[in-house]
Amino acid sequence: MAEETKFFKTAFSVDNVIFGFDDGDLKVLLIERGEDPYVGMWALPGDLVYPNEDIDSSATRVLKELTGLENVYLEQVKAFGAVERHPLGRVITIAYYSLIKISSNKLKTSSFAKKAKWHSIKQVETLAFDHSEILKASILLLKKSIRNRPIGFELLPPKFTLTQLQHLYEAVLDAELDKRNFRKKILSMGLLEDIDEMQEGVAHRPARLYRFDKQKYETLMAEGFVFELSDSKKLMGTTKQ
Amino acid sequence: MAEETKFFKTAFSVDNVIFGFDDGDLKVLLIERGEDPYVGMWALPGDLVYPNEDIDSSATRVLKELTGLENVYLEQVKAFGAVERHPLGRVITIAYYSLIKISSNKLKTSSFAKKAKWHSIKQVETLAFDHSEILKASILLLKKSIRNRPIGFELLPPKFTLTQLQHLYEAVLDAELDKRNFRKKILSMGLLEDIDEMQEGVAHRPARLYRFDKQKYETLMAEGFVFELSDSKKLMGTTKQ
DNA sequence: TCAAAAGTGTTCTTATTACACCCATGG
DNA sequence: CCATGGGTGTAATAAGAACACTTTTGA
Repeated sequence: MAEETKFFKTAFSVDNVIFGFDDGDLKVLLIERGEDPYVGMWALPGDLVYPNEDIDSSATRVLKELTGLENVYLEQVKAFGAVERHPLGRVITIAYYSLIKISSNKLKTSSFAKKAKWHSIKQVETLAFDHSEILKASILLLKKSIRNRPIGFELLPPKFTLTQLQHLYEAVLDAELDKRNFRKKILSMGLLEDIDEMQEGVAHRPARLYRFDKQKYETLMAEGFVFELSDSKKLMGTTKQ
Repeated sequence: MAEETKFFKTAFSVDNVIFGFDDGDLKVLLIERGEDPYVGMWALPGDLVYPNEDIDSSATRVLKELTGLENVYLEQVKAFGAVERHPLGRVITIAYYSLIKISSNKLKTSSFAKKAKWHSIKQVETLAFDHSEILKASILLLKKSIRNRPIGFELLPPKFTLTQLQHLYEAVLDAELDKRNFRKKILSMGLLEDIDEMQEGVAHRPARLYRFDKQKYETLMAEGFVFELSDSKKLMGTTKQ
């Protein structure tokens, strides 16, 4: 700690808001702090930026150290730089958010990762540092981004049903969507490939499985196609509450 | 410089993309560098962040030192932190953009400001550091923001004509808009107050003057109103090129 | 009287919304 | 045979797009 305090005079860090989707709920991966400051509280995973490391690489590294995952959707949220945001010194942090498929992920067993746990974003208590504020900003950005870019798929397994996709959107946007309108809209974009497979072992009529066609998206993009879902105030169905 | 080089081992800075609108053109305020590195090149105005200064305050200060203006629209773009972005050391910079009314602004005469000049964004050459990249990201963000928030008014004098407003949108979005559709749309939002004054001294039929009703906007916001202009791919008229 | 920009409505087309029933499976 | 979620179409409404002529002023 004494060592670190020196280092901490002025430093940059990255903090990573790692989103996952499971059990119909949007989740965020948090770490229980094992040391002061804020010992025992939950915090976003992060680290100081190494001297010879780009900030993007730093965020990628944190994610990999924690989850073992690479080639994952990762985007900068913004920098947070209030003077007193870190009690040990002047630390400006750059927040990132990433989207991962929880199912395909076993958390690593490093000491770092051992204290990690998925939290439903509905039930996150107050976090260490200014991390509550960072989380809030990240959720807002995610809500916005998911309507303008086809990133929802990053949170689902490669093969998914339309209902899974709809529930994902509902969780992120915190609103209810109309089933028929949602399907019509999303299928009309032509980005989903019906892979002619069915769900198995469910106690109801099995659903078709789809796959996101990334190549098709890139082709359409080049032609000026714009991914867009209507505003969440009036959505594609009934607004919650 | 030797002094500064020491300081520069690792530091944070802010860079401010100051937009203005004049003569039908979107402009950005740049500074000619008087010292190495990149002496003689144009750069975004910026400064190191003081040890006891929030990053937002730092951006506000840079803006004030340069233009004398306070209470101006200012928003963070994002952080730029490639390892080799600054030749003298590791400097992570936080980019901001601000919107000012050029007309109401006489640049200050500090040595800092003496080298400042408005450049049409259509004619900006390669900038110092990674500032070309920062400018590009800022313009993209501005294009997006101007469609989702009523910030265009920040670039116009308090009283303006609908044609001025339309030209502003056309300059920012880099597209042509249909006059009738634009007016219908913007007036239907109910955010413009017709102040019953007319343009004077123009060699054609004088236009009505309007004022942006900020209070009205806040009231509507609270009721769930969403400011939104349709996507620039299909806009409110004919797309350029 | 000319040039320049202001101002104004309607029709067509497309996208969004609201809404209810039958189907396939496992237990 | 029941419970569960899968799957489907249509009509009404709202929003966006296309489009041309008259008006007012100063020079």
